[in-house]
Amino acid sequence: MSTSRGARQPTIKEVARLAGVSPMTASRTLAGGRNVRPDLQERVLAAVRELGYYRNENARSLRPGQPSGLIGIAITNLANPYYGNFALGVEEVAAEHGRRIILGNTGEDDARERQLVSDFIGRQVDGLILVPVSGDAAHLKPERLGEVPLVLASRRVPGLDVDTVLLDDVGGAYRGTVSLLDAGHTRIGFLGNRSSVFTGERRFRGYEQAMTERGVPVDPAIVARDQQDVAAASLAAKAMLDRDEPPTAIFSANNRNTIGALREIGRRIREGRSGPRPAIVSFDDFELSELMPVPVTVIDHDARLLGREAATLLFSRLDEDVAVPARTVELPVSIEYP
Amino acid sequence: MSTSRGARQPTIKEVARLAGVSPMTASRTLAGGRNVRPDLQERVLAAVRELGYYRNENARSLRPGQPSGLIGIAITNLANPYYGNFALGVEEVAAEHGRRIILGNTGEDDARERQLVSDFIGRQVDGLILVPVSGDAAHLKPERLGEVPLVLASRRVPGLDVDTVLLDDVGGAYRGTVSLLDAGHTRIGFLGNRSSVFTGERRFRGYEQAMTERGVPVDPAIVARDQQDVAAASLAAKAMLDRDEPPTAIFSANNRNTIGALREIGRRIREGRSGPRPAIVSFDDFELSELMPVPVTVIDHDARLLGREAATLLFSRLDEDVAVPARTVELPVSIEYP
DNA sequence: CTGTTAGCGCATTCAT
DNA sequence: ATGAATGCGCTAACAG
Repeated sequence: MSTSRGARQPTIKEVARLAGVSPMTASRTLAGGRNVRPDLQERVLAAVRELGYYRNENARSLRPGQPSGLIGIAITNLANPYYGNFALGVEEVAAEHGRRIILGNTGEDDARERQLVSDFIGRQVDGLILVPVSGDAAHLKPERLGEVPLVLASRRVPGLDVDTVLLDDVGGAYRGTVSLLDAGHTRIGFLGNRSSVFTGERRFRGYEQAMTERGVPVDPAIVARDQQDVAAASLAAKAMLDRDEPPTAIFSANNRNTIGALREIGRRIREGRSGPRPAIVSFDDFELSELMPVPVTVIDHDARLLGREAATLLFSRLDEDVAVPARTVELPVSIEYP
Repeated sequence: MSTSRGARQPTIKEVARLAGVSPMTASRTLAGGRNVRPDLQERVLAAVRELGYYRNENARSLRPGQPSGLIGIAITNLANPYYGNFALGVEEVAAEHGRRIILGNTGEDDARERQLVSDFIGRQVDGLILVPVSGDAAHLKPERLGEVPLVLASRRVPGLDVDTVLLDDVGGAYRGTVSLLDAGHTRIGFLGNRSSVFTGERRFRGYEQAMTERGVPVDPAIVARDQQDVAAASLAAKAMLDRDEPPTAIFSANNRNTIGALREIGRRIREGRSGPRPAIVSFDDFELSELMPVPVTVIDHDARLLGREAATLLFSRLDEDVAVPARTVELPVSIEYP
């Protein structure tokens, strides 16, 4: 019986010894076998199999200039399928480039983001992809990051001039709101993130712009901008719909708010309440939107693509020219009518 | 102007030099400051801030016995919100234990799983959490993994006796199917994964058991067991519903199949087709199931909890007793009627 | 309380 | 084509 935790990982020395060669020959073999006699390679590879050897990537990356092969990615909420897909997009492109991702969840917490970034750098990540919590930028400044390139996704950080992938938040929100106005709605509620969140601000701006342009006043009584999760969004929708002059349509600035609003609307329908059944425009797609009991217009965009784009930006800086100035890619959104 | 990529990361030596102490004093300070004069600590910390120093975690973990602080996690499909939540659960518990997760997506591909596991081990992960692709177990055998503890989630691998977190697949599927039978259905279709997928097999078994017990024959014509994604599930549902004797209810063995089936059903309703509107029982919850145009019974379970449980199992082996035999935790599911 | 020495696993450099 | 020496950044173990 072996020990409970199995044996220590074998090292390249042990492989070499078993193969009867020097560690260098083993190392060279593992590096591709340039300048190593085929028969020795055979013996090394046999020893590798025999011992179950894995090259220690950490030791490998210790030597300066050697990349760690890790991309650090910090997102704000993994429970949101949107960010799951985002991470998947990054992971796909990273895998294509032979990199692994190391993932952390900030939960919209500034301190946690700082901690994650430190840790990532301490692990010698080759690059960093961040959906920033916003707040201040001190810990993301290039001088703090050393050589590690950073790409921001979804949101920009004030005062930070780095590669960024954004959505056309303003345009999408504008067009979505216009579609409601075109349908004759004038009492249009707003559900979204607090304005300190970059997308929350931008999407509200698009909404506001459309309303103002058409001469429809924005009524603060049916604007709720502080919901981060489904439960809070439900409550906000409820409050709005319980008013004397409830909205006939609701613009929801993100997935979580949309689900919350629909949950509340569904509850009212099931309870047989007569009240209004507001039309919805949702920034962010969600599954089965076509089956909802009220018409849902979706401002659709592909989280996975956003992730792929962010990763592409990162690898272009990593593998190609490094001196180009910071770029911003703004991905289009598409409006899907019910 | 500095170079385009910023400066190399400072090392502990440079910190020590700037603080006018030896590297060991700097190291000790960073390790908590035991046995270091407060004024020297001050100077070290000042130097750290000044230089923007981050401890190189890879170098640190090079020394034997030092944990890397990384937990490797490989899941089959990050795009499935279920696994996003699973990863989140693992991430939460890992963070509580001061660990980071390093995440890979296998896409149900055996080779990719092997590759990921090798890479994780090469990065000296402290532990491994896997939703296995099944197939063979050679690369997961303890002797291949060395000291690295492994926890399986959702699925078991034949011939591999390790800590495992499962759902009550059979019981849940059984109870869900019974609820349909109790409602008077006798023609109940099945949508699920191919039987080589562990959960696919188990959930089918629960379905079959309930049917058999009630003397209702399982008709292969309305059993489709090969869909991995929403599009395939839609097609399978379509084929089933287009038959001469379509099912009056459908048991769907997972989230992806449920969405696909509902998408097809919704399409038929919107097209004003008269055909049957089958009731659904869905293994796996999904958002807004209460708003569907057909009654949906959900066999609910918490992916995040599954992740937390897997991580808890792992850390108990990592931080506590190591010699206990392999454990299996089977989490209960709850049935939520429409 | 502080510093010196040594070595973790690997690969670059320089011999042979 | 092969091997020996060396050092990456860090911290136990030992000395002072």
